[in-house]
Amino acid sequence: MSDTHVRTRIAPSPTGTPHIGNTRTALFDYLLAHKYGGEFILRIEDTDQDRSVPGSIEKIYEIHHFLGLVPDESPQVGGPFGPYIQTERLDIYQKYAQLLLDTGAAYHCFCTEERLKQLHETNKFAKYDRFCRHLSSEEVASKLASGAPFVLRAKLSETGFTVWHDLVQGKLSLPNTECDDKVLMKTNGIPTYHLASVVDDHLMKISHVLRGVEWLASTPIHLFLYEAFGWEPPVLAHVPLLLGPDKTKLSKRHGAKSVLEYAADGYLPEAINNFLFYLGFSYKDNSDLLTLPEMIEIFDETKIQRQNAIFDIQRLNYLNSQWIKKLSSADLFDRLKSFIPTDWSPEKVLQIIALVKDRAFTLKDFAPAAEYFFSTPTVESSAILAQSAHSSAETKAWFATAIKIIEDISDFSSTSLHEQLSEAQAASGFSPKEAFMSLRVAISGRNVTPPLFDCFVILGREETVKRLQAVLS
RNA sequence: GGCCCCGUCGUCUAGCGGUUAGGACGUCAGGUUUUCAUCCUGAAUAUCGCGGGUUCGAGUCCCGCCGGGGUCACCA
Repeated sequence: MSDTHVRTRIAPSPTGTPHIGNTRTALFDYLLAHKYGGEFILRIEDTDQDRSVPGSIEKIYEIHHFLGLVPDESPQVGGPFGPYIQTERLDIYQKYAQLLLDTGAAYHCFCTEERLKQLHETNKFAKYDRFCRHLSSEEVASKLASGAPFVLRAKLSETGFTVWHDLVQGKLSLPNTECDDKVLMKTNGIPTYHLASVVDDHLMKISHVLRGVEWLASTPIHLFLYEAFGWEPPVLAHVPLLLGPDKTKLSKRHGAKSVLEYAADGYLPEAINNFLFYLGFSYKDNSDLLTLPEMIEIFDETKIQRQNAIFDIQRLNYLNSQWIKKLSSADLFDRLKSFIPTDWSPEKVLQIIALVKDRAFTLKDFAPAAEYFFSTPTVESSAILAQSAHSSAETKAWFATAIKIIEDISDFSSTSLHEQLSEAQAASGFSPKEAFMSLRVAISGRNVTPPLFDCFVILGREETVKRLQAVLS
């Protein structure tokens, strides 16, 4: 295995925006390829035109771009084994389907939809009864000549076991009797997943097929095809699923979001990658902040957990808050652009970022925490008075003292303000909490803000005084 | 239902026959702080799903059971 050139692929179908569970598989595929210096390929499996949702492909590109899981080959950037969209490869599948027919690995099936439906009416778990498998060549020829619609089915072995070594699941063995003679080529001449993916994986020289465990049960069909073609099958790795908080498979119905939605909710790509990495994988205490290159270094495909992992938003929140703290204010400013009003001055925003980043969990937390710097809050005098047991007159006197200091102070800095206002507060008869909370409410209209004097500085001397004067006038 | 996979704190996990079963997130308490958050310290939370074996000794090996998940389309 060490001497094979590693090529992995993520092969989404454009039936909507992939949810975050699918993206975790993509991350693992990306890491596996890069760990061995190979290529990571993105292939679009759009063989089911009925379920195709316009715009899905663009969303898939967006996800990869956002997370930095950039494919080395894809419909977008091309590559030596294209096209990378299956509906553009239809003639290729035709050719290989014919090969299967020629070697007797596949057969024509003329069963109607109604007959198949009937089969399932008696038993909803019924397999295809292989009715057409035993048609004589004359019967097939005459049906074909009559123009009857048909599909191509795999002529699977009716005995024995399919055995293989799975990189994450270990040694696996499935009885062949459990497998169906699956449809390979549909009536409309378009292949199903089974045929298309096997042909493409081989033609695109995919060395490792790392995909979700939901594919485990159909692996015997894929292995059957490799053998029928006389091809060396790729290394297989089936990774566990992501479960919702209710321990059932993550799905749209359970509110499973796509990475794009998390991005819109203010989560950083670094945090999402990190979070996904730790779900089903272990490194130290699973809380180190890791970059993609670091993850590539650490990743070990043989150490992926076999259990399904439950999606826990609190861990994502933690990782996100840590990444936000780690980022420079300038970097954060760039990422904040779509989360704050465009008319806010960059200089001021930068100053505010430095104060707010330690208390933010997502990028969405910035705007609400900063808006009172840009618009004058409406503050009732009763709200000020509620901060202390002092009378209106006493509070006014304290404000007058504070305003005077702010107006006169030569060094309008947080430390100087702190020094002088604390001194005045001590002589005022107000407790620190009473004194400063009332000022806080006066300038911001709220009782939770970053450190008060830092807020004064950002507001500026003039605006601070203006707001303090306004409330008790 | 058949087949297959999985089963350590609420969550992600460490553990690879002998440990007081460890860490992180979360939770709670205390400290820091004029507020909130950050940060620091501490605490609680797992009879290792259950029951049998094997062994001097089992979370670690074997069997059964139970529980959870996946799959059984002309969907991927």
